Amino acid sequence: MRKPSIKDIAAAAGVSHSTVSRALRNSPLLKPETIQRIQKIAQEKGYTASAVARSLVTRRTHTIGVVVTTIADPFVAEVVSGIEQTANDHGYSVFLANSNAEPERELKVAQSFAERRVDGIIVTSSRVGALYTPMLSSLQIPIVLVNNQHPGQFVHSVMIANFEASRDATRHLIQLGHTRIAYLGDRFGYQSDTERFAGYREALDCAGIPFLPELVSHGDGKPEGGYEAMKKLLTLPEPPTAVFCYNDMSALGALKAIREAGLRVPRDISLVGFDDLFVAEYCEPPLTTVRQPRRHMGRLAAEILLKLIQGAGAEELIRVPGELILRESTAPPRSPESR
Amino acid sequence: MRKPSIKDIAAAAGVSHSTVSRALRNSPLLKPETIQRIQKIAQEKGYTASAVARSLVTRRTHTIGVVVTTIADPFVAEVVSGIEQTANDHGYSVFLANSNAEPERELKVAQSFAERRVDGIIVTSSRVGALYTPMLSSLQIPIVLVNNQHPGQFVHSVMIANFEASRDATRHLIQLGHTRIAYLGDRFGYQSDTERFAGYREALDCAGIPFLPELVSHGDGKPEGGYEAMKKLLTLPEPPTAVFCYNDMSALGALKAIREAGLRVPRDISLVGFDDLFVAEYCEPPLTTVRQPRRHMGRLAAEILLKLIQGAGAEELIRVPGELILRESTAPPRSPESR
DNA sequence: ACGGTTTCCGCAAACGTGTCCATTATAGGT
DNA sequence: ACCTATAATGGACACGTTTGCGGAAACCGT
Repeated sequence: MRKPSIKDIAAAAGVSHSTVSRALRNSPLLKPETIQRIQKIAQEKGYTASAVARSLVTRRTHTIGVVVTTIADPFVAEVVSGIEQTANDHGYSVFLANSNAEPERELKVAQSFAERRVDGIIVTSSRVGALYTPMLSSLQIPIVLVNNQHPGQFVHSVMIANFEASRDATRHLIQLGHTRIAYLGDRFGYQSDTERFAGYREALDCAGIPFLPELVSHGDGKPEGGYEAMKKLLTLPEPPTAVFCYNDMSALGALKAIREAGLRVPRDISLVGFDDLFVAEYCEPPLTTVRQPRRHMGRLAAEILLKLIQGAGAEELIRVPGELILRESTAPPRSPESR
Repeated sequence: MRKPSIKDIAAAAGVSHSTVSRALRNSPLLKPETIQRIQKIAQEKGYTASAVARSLVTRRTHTIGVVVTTIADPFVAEVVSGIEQTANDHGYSVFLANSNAEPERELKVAQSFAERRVDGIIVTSSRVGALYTPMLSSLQIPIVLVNNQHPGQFVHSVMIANFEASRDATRHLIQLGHTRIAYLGDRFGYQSDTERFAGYREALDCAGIPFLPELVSHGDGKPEGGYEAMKKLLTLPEPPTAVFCYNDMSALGALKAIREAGLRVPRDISLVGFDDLFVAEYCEPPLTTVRQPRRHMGRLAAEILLKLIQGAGAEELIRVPGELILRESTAPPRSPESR
């Protein structure tokens, strides 16, 4: 049989459905004893309000749409975890949608979110395509981006402070005595890569170390790409003594390449990653890396979005500082005097 | 200004709103040219149907609720990815909710799903508490469990074939020549642990290897616990020459403990994990492990749920076979003749 | 030309809730 | 006792859609 509606319990209580509606929302217009009585009946009948009917009249669904390239990315998953947590704390539910970076699917997602009348949208670290962005912004719905990969198309976003973090990471290598420091980047030209590369350059410049283009190699942000890129660096007549990687995934691949070349980390080559994924702590050797406060970033994004939904203003861009986590993949170069 | 409704475009087209409704659903009751005309107008006005209004009358929300302990678990994330994919392919959206295994939050989630009138629910590998299950089942909504940790409370579930998989994994160690094989389990008494342990026992029995209780140690399913459990095994007067771990996370901790003891994998001790998480491939040495087709399991769960929603019957329990992935953490024991 | 189909479309009710406005009961003041 | 201010409740409409039913127009066969 049907779930009981407000009318059913109105009949049972011998009042009008408006009264029931008010009672359930603890309206001060009602006599406290009436409220008590009605709520008790509702309880007994196992009444649960219909969010869909409510949304229809209030024009608020109390849902937010979260679109990610794939939730099976540890970075993304934790961000989403943070988002979901604060959303839930504020009575919002989240729709999760994977785009898989497929234009066709992205369209479907946008369409779906529009139809479901989500109150806001969060896009995390996705390679939002040109096709995608106008689609989303035409929805007239607040949008917040996390680690946006393309610069400046949306107003609100939270990002890691790439520049400062990678500058510090590179500086760490310099302080250890390294001068031949390579940058193992990402070839897709993301904003994060650009910024991290800039931080690397900055640290070099500050230390008066000349930048050598041959010490830059590009992977695909995944172990496979990092592996290939590292192999390239190893073929140099004078390979680097330290490598700063765009992310941990790349570093993992690099690690493999180094091992296969019969060299050891950090004895022969120091390695620094970025992200502080779970693996960083448990690979061999444990990886020195830049931690991104992923969950916190998710929370921030959700908070901003909720503010926007309330109609309040919010920060346009929040830069979250990264944290350099020192582990065992970095050490002074083997023989600094040999150069 | 407001989003255009069916009435707005009815006015623009000079027809009734019912006609518009039918036109948008390509009803055969309408003249094709009328349909064309109306759809064109709808297009121009940027009309998108309101799923919430539709749900109110059709009594179907085309949403499913997915509850997980935490999405920041690589296993869970991939299952969810599979769920989301097939759900989306069938026009369903997914609500994602983390329970964090907190009873309070679990209640909120169940409440939320009930209010939102989800058409079905999937619970993945969560430690569904006693508090939780009646709450969910009282919703009178189809439920499917993935890797259910408690036996037999719900009707429909998809699980990995723990018994067969761990029997095969253990058999692999036996075939390499090991006889002192330890089981590094999970102390929380989950069904998966019980089943995997049973598979381990079975392989031993079949090979005529006596079961030694001192070769069983329990972790917490995470690296920390695996680390401790392995240390305990290493203190034995005669440590095992091979260890079958409840999961990859535990194996990672065990690996660390073995390294710290100055031993090497697989030279001194062979190690087998379970799950085939991403790290298994990229740790040192790469881990021999049992692969769970996580995404596929998610897809299966979604398919079953959709069938149930359609009112069709569905398999009560699907057992998905695991696959033993041979990498470099297993080898023959160092000196089989020394025993 | 006429009754009977068929085709096409509008009317109205329904889904479950929120809320403005009107109405009635209660209390408060003289 | 009467008028008024206040408290408590009900009536009615709205939100945006789907859908059964009935009516009008067009078509068909004789």
